[in-house]
Amino acid sequence: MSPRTLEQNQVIKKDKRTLILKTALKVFSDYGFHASSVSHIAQKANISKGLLYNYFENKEDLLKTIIFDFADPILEKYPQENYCLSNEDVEFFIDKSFDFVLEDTNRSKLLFSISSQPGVIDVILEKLMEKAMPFMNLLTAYFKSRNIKDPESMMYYLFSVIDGVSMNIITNPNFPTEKVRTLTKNQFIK
Amino acid sequence: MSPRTLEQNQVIKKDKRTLILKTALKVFSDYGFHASSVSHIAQKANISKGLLYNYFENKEDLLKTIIFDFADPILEKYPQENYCLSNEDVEFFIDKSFDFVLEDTNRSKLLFSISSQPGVIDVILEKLMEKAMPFMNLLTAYFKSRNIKDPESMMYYLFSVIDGVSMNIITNPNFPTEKVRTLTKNQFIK
Amino acid sequence: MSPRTLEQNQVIKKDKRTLILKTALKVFSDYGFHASSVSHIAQKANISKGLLYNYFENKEDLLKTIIFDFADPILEKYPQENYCLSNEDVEFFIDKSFDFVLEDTNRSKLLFSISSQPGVIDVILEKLMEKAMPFMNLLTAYFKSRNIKDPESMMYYLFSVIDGVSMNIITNPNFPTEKVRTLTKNQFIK
Amino acid sequence: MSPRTLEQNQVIKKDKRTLILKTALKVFSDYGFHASSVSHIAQKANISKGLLYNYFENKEDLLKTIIFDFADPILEKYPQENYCLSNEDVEFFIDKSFDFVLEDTNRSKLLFSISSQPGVIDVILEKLMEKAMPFMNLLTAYFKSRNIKDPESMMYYLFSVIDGVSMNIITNPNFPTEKVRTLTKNQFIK
DNA sequence: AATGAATGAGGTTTCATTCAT
DNA sequence: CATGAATGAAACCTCATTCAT
Repeated sequence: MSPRTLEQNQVIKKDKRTLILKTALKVFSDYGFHASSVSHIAQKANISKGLLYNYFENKEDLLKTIIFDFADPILEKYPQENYCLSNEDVEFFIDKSFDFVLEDTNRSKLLFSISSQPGVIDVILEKLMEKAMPFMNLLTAYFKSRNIKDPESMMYYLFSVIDGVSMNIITNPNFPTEKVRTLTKNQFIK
Repeated sequence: MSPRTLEQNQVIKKDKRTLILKTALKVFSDYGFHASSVSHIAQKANISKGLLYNYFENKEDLLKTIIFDFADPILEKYPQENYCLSNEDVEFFIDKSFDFVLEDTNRSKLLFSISSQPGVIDVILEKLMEKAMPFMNLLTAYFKSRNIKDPESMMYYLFSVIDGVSMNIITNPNFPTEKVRTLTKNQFIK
Repeated sequence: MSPRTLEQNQVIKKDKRTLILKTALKVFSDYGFHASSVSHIAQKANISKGLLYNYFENKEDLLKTIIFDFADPILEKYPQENYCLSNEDVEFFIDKSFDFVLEDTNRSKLLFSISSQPGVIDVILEKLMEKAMPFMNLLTAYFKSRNIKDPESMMYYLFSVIDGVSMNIITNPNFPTEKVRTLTKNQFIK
Repeated sequence: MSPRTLEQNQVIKKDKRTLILKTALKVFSDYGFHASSVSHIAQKANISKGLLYNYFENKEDLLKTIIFDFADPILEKYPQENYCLSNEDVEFFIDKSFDFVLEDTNRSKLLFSISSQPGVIDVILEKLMEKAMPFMNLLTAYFKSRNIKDPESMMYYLFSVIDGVSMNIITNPNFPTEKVRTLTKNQFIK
């Protein structure tokens, strides 16, 4: 009956917050942002609607937090330093991209569904772009170093391939992910 | 004083129907299906909500009609006959895919946003899949005839590339579409 | 191609009017007043909605007309003259009441459903009441002449029986109408 | 600062639920099911439309609940056991029927208006019928035991009388209910 | 006399959000 | 920190009614 200590409360807070985020991510990715109701999320998380609003301003705030909180690790996969990429770096990037989708299908789904639903969260995409930009240059340089004729287009092509493959992994349970991973590496590395 | 002739009415009906479909396509692709309200569509089309319901059973019917009415031409791009694809056929397919996105960006956007918004209209995707299936087999056969080691994976890879490229064309106004088109052809043909 | 003569037009008018009334009666009695749409009626009558509004001011007017147009014959079944009813008169009244329901089930249904749906058309019921009143007095006098203890209550009782039987005839297809008709006569006629 | 206790909430919920049911019953019986809007009910109950949907799935659910929640007591009035009805039993049944209408005029009205409004909620009527059926057999047996010539018809006749009387009690404020009650008993008992 | 495209008010229902407790 | 009853704006949809032809 004694009041909780500050630390206890902070622990509770952090746990609840994480619980809500995880639950919301699952629900959003299962039903899409618009079709997911706050009630549904609260119910699945076994908390009250009111509590959810203690942690997040509103439904959109919840979405943004999910994406940014989780987005950081994605962004980390891009090496930002200013040096010439090795074949291993590029292979690592491709692997990371495949693995992210495989390991974090829900977040991937959510990202895809949001990126095609404009208006709502352009900010998010901008930020991702911003982070990706330096790496795009590195990749272009990589292709240039390999004497590819139009290195920038090749870089865009690689990004497209990764996007398309990601989409198909998410969408199609029978997609031959590992074989396509090899094909991708064969095409773009060395 | 006399009622409109049948023809007059048919003309009116066809025009209105087209107007509604075009407007809805625009609105859906701009805001996504769920975020688009019937009121909004009616307003943009300068008609009353009620009239929209004279032409379409409900919002979902409108969406289905947009996709299928307009989808038939897409589906036609897949040659369904049972013969071995030539290089020209494959080139034609790649070109068609690129051109569809370029010429019909709105519908492409809509298709992407729907395919990532689960639950809503799985029927639609199923039907599209069904149509695409025979062509997937033809493509696999094509790669086999060229002695590609794993022709089926290569086919999936090609589809992924087209998906990814389409997405990027839609999303990124600076995407070097034509150069990537060439890259794609170089990679997959002959 | 010559214009219709006045008479031709009047014939058309009368026919159409009757057609509409008959159709509306059927639809109203099948689905209830509120659940019947003007479109539905027009469709069943094979005419346009607009034409219906040439003949009747609005949906309620249509209902009123149906009831009054058709109500007159009902009202006629009550002898209004001021004399002492014979057994035959009462038998005739009972028979008329049964027959009306049997022969004109639709109208009966409509009357019942309306009389339990207040507000709409109290006028109608008032008018029916007004017409029935003198006859109620005659019936009371009849029972009095037969030395029934409480003749007025008996009169009300008879009306209740007729109402209840009518309801059951309408509602229950297995109702033993003819047997109940006999029971009724046995009970109320000397 | 602490949330309401479970009990507090249960009390609130029960009270609100009852309030809504009572209000809806009044409105339905005053205007009929179709003519009663959810808005109207919410307004009369001094709550928001939304709240009503916290308690009931939809308008029809509300109606069903009113009838069944309240209907159970009605159905209980039919002794279901398998024995021969005594005069007292039948008298009890007649009394109960009269009393129900007198004490629960609104629900009676509603039942009548629904039973004459086809299509809407046949389920309800079916269920009521189902419950009444065994008792109908008991009544038939009762009349048979009294050597009535056509006991089944007499049973139907009794039901008709009760229906008709109920209707008149509801409809006509000057109806001599008690006198008719006596007449009914005199006719059917002993 | 006749049509049916068009309107718009109003109905049912959903759901993000608030707030008393 | 936590609850969930309550709100109300806005969504989808229906339908009586009008009106140009």
